[in-house]
Amino acid sequence: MREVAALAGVSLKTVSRVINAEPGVSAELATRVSAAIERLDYRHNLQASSLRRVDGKSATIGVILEDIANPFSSTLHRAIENVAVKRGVLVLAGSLEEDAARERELVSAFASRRVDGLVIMPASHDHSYLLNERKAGTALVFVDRPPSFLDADTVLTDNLGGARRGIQHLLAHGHRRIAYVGDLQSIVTAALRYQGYREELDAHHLPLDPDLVRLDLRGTEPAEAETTKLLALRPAPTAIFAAQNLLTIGVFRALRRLGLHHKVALVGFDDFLLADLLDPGITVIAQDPAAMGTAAAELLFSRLDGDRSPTVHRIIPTRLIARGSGEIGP
Amino acid sequence: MREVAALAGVSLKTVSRVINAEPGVSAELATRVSAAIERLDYRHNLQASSLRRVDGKSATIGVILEDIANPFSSTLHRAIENVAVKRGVLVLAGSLEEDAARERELVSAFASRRVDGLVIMPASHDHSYLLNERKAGTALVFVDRPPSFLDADTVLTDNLGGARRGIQHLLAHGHRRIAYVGDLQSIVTAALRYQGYREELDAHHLPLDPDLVRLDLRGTEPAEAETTKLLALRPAPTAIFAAQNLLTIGVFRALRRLGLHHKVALVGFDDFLLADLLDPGITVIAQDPAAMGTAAAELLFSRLDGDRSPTVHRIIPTRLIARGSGEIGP
DNA sequence: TGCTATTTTGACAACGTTGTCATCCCGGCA
DNA sequence: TGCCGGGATGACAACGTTGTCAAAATAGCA
Repeated sequence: MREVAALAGVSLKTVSRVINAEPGVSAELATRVSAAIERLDYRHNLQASSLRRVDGKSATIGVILEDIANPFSSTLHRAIENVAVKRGVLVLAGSLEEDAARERELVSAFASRRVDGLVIMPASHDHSYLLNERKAGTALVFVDRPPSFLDADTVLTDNLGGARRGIQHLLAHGHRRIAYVGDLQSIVTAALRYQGYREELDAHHLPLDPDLVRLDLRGTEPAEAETTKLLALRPAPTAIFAAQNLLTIGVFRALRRLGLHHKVALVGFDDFLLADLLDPGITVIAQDPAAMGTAAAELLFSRLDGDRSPTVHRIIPTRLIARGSGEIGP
Repeated sequence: MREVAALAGVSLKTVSRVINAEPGVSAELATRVSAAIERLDYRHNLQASSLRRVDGKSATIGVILEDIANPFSSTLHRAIENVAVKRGVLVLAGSLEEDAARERELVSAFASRRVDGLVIMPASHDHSYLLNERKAGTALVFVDRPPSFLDADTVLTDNLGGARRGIQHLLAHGHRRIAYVGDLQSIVTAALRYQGYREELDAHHLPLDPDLVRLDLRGTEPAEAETTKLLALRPAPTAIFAAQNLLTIGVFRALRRLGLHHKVALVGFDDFLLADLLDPGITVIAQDPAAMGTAAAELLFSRLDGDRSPTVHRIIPTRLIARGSGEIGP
């Protein structure tokens, strides 16, 4: 910057004014400075700038996700990026892999870099440690899962309602023995989906058969194995509700292997690519990660713009997409 | 930091020494400082730190990808993150969407934030503008696509060899009329794959039938439409090589709609989730985005560690995964 | 013309940290 | 006892920028 000022024959401050488009610089000097910037290929140092600035904004936000490579997370990430781009804000991202310690590390690493805000899909179960960040002026928005011991803006999927909708769909097609294949109950969203299952059965005065419930499964393989066992029961379930992406795929694999994919109904929670190309197409309760990301980013930026209203809790609705597997009768 | 120093009753410099684990601080003072840091919940300001430091490292790298939500890009992104995490380096990411102007914007935004290095999957066709970044000490690695007018480290898929391998596979199964469905020829990788198709036909002394070649298609729908037209030809192709992910899906959709998915052979370039669950399973030439990301990140960090050897060009091999669709005879 | 009001410009300090160098203290040795 | 060496500690400047405020230039008006 010193070189630019020297070349343009002005003071440092005037260069700073031109860069930040502050008013009160004559047109002549402004063009001279711009030319010098161009000629020297000068790059503004945002770190030094935000160090001195009174608001200390770094024009950078942090995003903490379960796994940036998983489609749900990466779609969410992209939606956040889309909102951020419009404001010239850059996005730092990190993956958690259900590791609560990593969550704190990432928050700390982001805090060191003075991000303006954080979007968090949490893995830990105590977020009181974030109070200090907030006190330091960092905006916080939780997505997909709510915070614990901390009141903060959240954007969640309608897990309970979505699960109920799925079960209701199977009930409407005449099923009475509906198995439930679910993820780790320690994950709040998984617990809510299971609650939806129970509530919907209850609303129809149907008993809950513990034999038909398989919880705490992670990934396709356990789901495939448990499904095989479920289908060996007598009487066997006539329909299966898979409460997560990979579980749905595991269940489908088992059904196909047993030649039951046109006999046993299947509804999955969370859509996945190519679900429509399978035979039968898989009926799902689709979440909307893009809408969640957009909502989270907009919430975050409205806070950064100074919105001090009470915390907001947005629920993004789910959508039932019927593709065949959920419409098989008992 | 001033407060910490005051509370611990030491100078600023001593606090700095403790934070950076510099030698020559007595154990007693070190614990006193650590306690003060803990008590005040002090956060080190990396921006100020890297401003003053002689090497100016920000412990942050930038990654520029086609679209952080697309599985290829996000797997690559994740692999880079995995390497970066081990060094306490954070990753900024941005999406290009084939927009050359956006590429320059992102580079400039990253440069303002003084990233230590950049991994780029480029969209533009002139990278001489990056010379200045490199002069400023930013390490550069290109992935998936090579730079133009700039000599820099690259990590590429073996596009030409992979395509040849796919065509060879179809030839080995007796096919002679093999259609080619390809992406924008302005994308270097797409052009190389098409070259592989021609070379392999040529190696077998087979003529190239222009009617069987459909180029510059983007996404599933154009691929589906062109496939429909291809299959209406007389004589029709007995096999189709789809040179990209989404194109493969489009081709498969068309085959299924026409009831030809067990009659016409299909080999796709680039693997995709659930390709094995379709009927028939889709035979693909799989790229290895995780290996590419890892290689790119390791290359980048070795440069940051001071490796000044000549530029490296790594080619990541592809792998043919036979799943059924490519083994259908003519 | 002489004065004030307004705009343009620049000098300087400050942001939070680290590099440099000087000072202090202690033990060891002649 | 006096001196020296070496480790611990701190004072101060500097990194690249912007906020503050004063000075200079210009415009407006009687």
